[in-house]
Amino acid sequence: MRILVVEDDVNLNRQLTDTLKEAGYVVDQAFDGEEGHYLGDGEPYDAVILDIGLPEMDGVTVLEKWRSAGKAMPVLILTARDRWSDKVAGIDAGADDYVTKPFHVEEVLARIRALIRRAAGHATSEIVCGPVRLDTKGSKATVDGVALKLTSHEFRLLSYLMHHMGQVVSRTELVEHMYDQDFDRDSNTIEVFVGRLRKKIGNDLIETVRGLGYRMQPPGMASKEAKS
Amino acid sequence: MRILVVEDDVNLNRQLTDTLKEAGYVVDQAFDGEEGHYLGDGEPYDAVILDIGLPEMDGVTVLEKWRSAGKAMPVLILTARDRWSDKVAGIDAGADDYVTKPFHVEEVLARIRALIRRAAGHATSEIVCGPVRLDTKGSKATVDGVALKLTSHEFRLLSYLMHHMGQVVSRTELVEHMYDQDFDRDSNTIEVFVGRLRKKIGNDLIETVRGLGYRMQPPGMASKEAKS
DNA sequence: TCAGTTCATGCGCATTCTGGTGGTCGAAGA
DNA sequence: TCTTCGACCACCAGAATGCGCATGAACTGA
Repeated sequence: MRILVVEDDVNLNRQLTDTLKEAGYVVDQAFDGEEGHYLGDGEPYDAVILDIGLPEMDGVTVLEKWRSAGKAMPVLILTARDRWSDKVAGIDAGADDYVTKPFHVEEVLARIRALIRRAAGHATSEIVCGPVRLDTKGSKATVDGVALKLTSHEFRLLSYLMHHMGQVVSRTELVEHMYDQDFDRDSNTIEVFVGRLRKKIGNDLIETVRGLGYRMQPPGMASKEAKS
Repeated sequence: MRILVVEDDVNLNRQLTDTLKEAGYVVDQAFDGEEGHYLGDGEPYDAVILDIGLPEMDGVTVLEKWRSAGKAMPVLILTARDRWSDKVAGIDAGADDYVTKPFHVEEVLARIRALIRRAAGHATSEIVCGPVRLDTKGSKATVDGVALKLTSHEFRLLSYLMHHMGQVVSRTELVEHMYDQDFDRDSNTIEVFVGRLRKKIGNDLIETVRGLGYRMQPPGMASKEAKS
């Protein structure tokens, strides 16, 4: 984990840096707005501690520049206690958190930990199988980057297969997970949907295991048995 | 966006609630820890304002119970100025933010806005989707730069959809976040509002995903039928 | 009254289901 | 090894279902 500290007060900067390093982080330092902006723009940080009152370039400006350039790393801003409007400005500029001076260093540490933990939670929930990508959060799927148009049952089927990649999934298992309770087991709906899915994502991905069910696997990893 | 306020001071609670409602949020109130815990456990909130000093059940305890039950909504805690150890305890219990009493209500509002948009993964106070811009700070929206005239429910709908851009949002989810507690789920109100919104912002932006719900996306990213 | 919201109705059509037909696979016997 | 047979599976196309939308009337609170 790499952290940037932008703070013009040399003592405070060192104090923060030392504490963070002690906690196991890698830390870069900047002592004015311009330097801070340059570093934050070019290097990949997991979090930034940014003082609002800075020489050369104001903290809020730095933050705005980062955000409008698409930088999304979590930023913790430091403000003076009596400048509560600074906080509001900072937050609206895209700060993820703030601490008012004077502060306890442990508190900053706790908040940085929280920020990093939270940022990790935003990792997109995607499952990939060969050319197929499933975005479980957005209920979307793509093949070779092209968005697929799937009906809700088709999507549920694909989703279940991809969540159990490499495993053989029986028809009854699929039925039970795609439908609520009572469903006429003597129908070939599953086969129909498998057929439709194959038509959309390509035939190679869903393998049928005769007598048992279906298995989804990236092509190339297909079971190469009895090829002799 | 639906918010829970847990605060035993009746005046403060009402003050917060009024301000939030004015800003367009749906607000539920609780006046002690037990009631707060019960509501937060059962209803889906987009954010919670939680006082630490509460009768019946301590704020930190409430928060811990929620977190260990898997509730992940952003929580803003209110602490007394001189009790900085409370803050650390609250943060360690899983609070996303804190404000010390006494505070400016605007500050709480700004932080709630920040929490909600951050939970949705947005860095700035403005969310853009194609020609539509949502200004979470001013509770306004524009299409191609022209201000939209939206009723409060229309705005809430648009806001929720834009905060969850790219994701499929179900009808029940929308109902739960646009209304407080009791609402007849068996009606087509949501569909009516979606229809009205589409009329105002254009048909292309809100895609309906049959059987699942609605998804807001910039045009051009719309799903294209895969060639069979 | 009027703007905003909710409810009820009917239509159009995407989606899903069904039954039938023909194809494929694999085991067993010659 | 080749053939045969039964079980299993893929595909098709028509039928049925029920979802989503538009519309307008009823309702409600400023």
